Amino acid sequence: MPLLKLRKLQLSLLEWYDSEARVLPWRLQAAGSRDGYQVWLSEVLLQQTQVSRAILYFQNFLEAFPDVRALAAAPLEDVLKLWEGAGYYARARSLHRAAQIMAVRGLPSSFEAWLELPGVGRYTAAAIASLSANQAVAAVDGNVRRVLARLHNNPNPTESWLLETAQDWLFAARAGAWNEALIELGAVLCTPKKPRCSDCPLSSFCKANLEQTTSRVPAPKTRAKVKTIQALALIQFHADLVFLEQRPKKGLLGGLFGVPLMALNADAASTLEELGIPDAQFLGTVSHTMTHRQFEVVVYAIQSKRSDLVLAKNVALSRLDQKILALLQP
DNA sequence: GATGCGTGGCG
DNA sequence: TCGCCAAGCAT
Repeated sequence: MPLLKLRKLQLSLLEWYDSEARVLPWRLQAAGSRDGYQVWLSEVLLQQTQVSRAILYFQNFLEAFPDVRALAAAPLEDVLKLWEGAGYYARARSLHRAAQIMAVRGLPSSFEAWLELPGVGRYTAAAIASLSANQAVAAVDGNVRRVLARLHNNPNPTESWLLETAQDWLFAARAGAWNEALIELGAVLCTPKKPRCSDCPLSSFCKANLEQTTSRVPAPKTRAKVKTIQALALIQFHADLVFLEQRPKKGLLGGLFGVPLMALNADAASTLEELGIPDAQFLGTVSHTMTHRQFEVVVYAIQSKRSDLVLAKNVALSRLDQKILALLQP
């Protein structure tokens, strides 16, 4: 694109952003000079998470942990408890580890340095460096990908094409504002379905709009099929205490505590027979859907006098475990 | 480069 | 209803 035309496009977008951008809790300071801790926290929360939900968690975290030292000093269990229900729980563990690194070394002051922290990838590092220090590095997320793909009418943008294009187009003097403006445009107007091109400040520059291909650009990604998982949950309880085991660090709900689950290959009765607890009480069934998993869980309960029972409400639990435990007290 | 990882909103 | 989607990262 000719330089003069690119300048026009940039100013059109920045003007729109300056007047129309939403006010969000992490946007109270000017883009480019924001508090690094708050930018980092918000960006991690926003990874694959909707803005409306990130807002709640952001406010709770900021209240509980006003700065990185407070977050670093907290027990991991407290961080996970505050993260409860937000999903992708590895983010919470990375957040805590990164906070401990920063409590010692201080906050990173460049894209490259942010990139070293756990849970901070290329997008997040670029977003933080540009929004907190105005570093001239392009942040490419799903919104920017969609906006750039449509502007160029490129249905299948590769990662390298996106990075080059985004960096070429970056308005360096206001890097933070520019990145946030592209993201905002993708989130508010240039949406996956039914983009509002008539309100878009870039519509006259946009090839997909001019050629009426926005519904096909970018091409939808193929997704893995949803897998159904049949499982048996066994609640071992005494009064209002239950036994919770820690799930393997790697897999589903890794590292979280939860009700013991076992794959259900045969029928529940014979499985309980094998476990030596044929008298366990049937409580009901739980259905729970994740992006690629459909859980069907039959829930049984049995009295237990083991000494390691805990109060479930004090532990960070997944939604699946919350549903399972809800059957205990109807 | 492909997978796996949660949850809730939306049409 | 149900499939798609949301400010990605780690492996």
